[in-house]
Amino acid sequence: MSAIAATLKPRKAPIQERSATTVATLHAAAIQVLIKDGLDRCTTTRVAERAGMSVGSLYQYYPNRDALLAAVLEKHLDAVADAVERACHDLEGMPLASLASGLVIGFLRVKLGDPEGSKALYGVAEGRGGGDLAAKMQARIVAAMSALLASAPDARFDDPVMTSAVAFSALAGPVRLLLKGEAPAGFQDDLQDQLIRLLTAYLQSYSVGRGTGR
Amino acid sequence: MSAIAATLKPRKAPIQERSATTVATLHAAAIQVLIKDGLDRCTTTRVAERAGMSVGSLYQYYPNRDALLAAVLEKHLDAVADAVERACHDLEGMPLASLASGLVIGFLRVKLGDPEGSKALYGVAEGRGGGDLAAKMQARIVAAMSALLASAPDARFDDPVMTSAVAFSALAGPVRLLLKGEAPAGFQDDLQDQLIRLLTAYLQSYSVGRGTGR
DNA sequence: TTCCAAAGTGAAGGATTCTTCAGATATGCT
DNA sequence: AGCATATCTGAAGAATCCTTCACTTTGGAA
Repeated sequence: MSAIAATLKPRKAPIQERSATTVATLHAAAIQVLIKDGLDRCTTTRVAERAGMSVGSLYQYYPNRDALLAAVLEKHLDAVADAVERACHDLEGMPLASLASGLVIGFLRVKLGDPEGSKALYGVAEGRGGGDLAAKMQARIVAAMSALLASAPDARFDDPVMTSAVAFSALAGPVRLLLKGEAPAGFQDDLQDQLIRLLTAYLQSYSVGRGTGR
Repeated sequence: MSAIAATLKPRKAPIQERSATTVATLHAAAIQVLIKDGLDRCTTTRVAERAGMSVGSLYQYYPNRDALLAAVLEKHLDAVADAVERACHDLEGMPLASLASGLVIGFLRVKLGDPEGSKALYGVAEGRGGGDLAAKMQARIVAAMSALLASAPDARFDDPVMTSAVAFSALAGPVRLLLKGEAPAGFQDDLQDQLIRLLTAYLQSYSVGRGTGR
């Protein structure tokens, strides 16, 4: 837990129901402002205004702007990690090709479900503790994928953690490209097929009966 | 050219030699501040101070802070694009396996040459026109790689642009992971081998004599 | 050596943003 | 109804930061 972690944690937990609503509204507003005005202009006042409340309410739950943004980011990253973990669970024991397509489909669904929100959060993940949260998500996903790979009946991975980390980040790259709008025309149309092909090919290089690949 | 592009361009070009030095010093200082203090605290005054000059000098060449950061980022992205283009040129006509390792090695060399600088610039690439610059670099690289793939003797790519975009961003993902320090222990040691394996497998899925793979 | 343009200086105005806190309201229990 | 507590409000102080510009210094051509 880094030194700044303490100052990034929520200030107090909602007790009554209306405060839970307030926090939820705050999160939604933060994302909306992030999308419409960008990270720089995602100010504490603007978020409160968008949420239809006063700044004071915001500071009742978060000690500062970054804590709010961190909370929003964490929620998103947790959703992603949950989705991948679930996919890993469902794919247990299946052959490589199935793992690849299942993972890609699951990942794309959760990431492309709210494209604008996903895009807006990339910026948040850059600074102020976003790295720690991203690392945490990474760790969860790598752990789940490692276990999955180890259970594959038709392959043997000498370093499942390494393979998982490379595999997942290799999927994340193109998705980021798409979300950020830096991709060529028609990128989205074939993305899923291409990622499945990519992951399948990578994983199958570890197929039994194909040598260690080295 | 977006609306803000004009305000992000340098203000005036260096004429005398000492001004060229000033600009170079400014760039170096910006990167140092970026590394040591982070994007938020990479302020116009701090950069000038680090560069050993007054703020006024900075504003002589850049209309605002973002223009300076954009210039620094652009230089880095151009270097990356140059490196990949050069690699593509040198690999012309070679078999798939050679292309894969050549591209990976070239990309890693330029990106990992100055790890701290590369890392610091990720944040800059997020906001203020960084996307446009990244897109430009992407376009250059995809163009070069597409031509290279089309020239491969042992494969037939039905959509070289798509394949190149996926391939490059798939390499960029793990590299970002490493640079951001969110990777598992020992990640760096095997990264090159793993990326070569990844890219080779992906490209070879288009090998002649292996079907179109759809 | 003389002189003009290039380059550099840095204090200060203008504009935001963050965050606090004393007071006003709302809620739910007795 | 009455009370204790949970929430909410929003003006204002404190802290930065951005950017300008009138002035000084340096470079080099005539």
